[in-house]
Amino acid sequence: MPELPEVETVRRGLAPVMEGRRILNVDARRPDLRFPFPERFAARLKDRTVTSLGRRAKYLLADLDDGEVLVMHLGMSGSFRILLPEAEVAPGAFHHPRSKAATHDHVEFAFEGGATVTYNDPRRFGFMTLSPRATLEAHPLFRHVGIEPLGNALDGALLLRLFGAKQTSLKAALLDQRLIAGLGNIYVCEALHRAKLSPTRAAGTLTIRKANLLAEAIRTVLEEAIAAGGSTLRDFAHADGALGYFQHSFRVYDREGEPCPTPGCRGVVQRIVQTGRSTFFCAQCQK
DNA sequence: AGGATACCCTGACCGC
DNA sequence: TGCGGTCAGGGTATCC
Repeated sequence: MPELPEVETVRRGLAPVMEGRRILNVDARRPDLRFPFPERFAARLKDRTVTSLGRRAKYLLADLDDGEVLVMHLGMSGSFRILLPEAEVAPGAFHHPRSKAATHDHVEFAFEGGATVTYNDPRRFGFMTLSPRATLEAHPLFRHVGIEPLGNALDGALLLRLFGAKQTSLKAALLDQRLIAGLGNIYVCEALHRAKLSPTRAAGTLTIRKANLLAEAIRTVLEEAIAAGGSTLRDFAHADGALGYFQHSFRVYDREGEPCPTPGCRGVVQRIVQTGRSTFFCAQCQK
């Protein structure tokens, strides 16, 4: 489900409920998600105040007032939903669509003031852990994480440097979180189409001109997706239950057989498999 | 180095 | 209605 724009959308939804609020109780309803919860998980969170809710790559980072960080990854199917205290006074009046899957509600955070934040994850590829903020960058999860694509650092020159003389495909290089962090299968396909670059082209063959176009395409597709509240495939919803709508703006992703949307292009979107994942592109205009 | 594959897990969808 | 196969937004390990 979540690539960078979806995680950022979730962060923006959760921040008003979590920031500055004390955690009254944490209920982890199973011993693990993808990995076991850390030692004394609930006890270490209880009575802590979330000082800020941030994001690094596809990770949510809740900084706590004791110097620890609650690190959360949504995997493929993780989501949060918020229950505000007002909703509780009218039981039955409002049923969040996702509440049907209550069997996959794995963690519940109760906050001072009455708000509840529930983590739901059918496939359990997500995970949560705790790490001291001071050593977060050295944590195995973050040690090799690459640059933020929306930071000021990303431009054509940096792409050329990251890609070097790599013979691996542009698709694989852009999915490599050690180089650029936060892109996933959808937005890589979309950025390559916008930059008119073939996903099969060797990453090390970019000219500075094409690299600049690609950097710009990455930036704009992510910014547009965030502005649209992310993409809703299957069941992605914001923490407040709203749906993202960027999926309507996909130019190639999941559009096999449709005409290429590039003005004047007579090509057809095709699907191939690269490193085990579907790639959608137009061989006519992406070179 | 990097590609292909398997795996973690559940659910949706499709053809029969 | 049921059943089996396939696929899914992520990430890691292992083998060639």
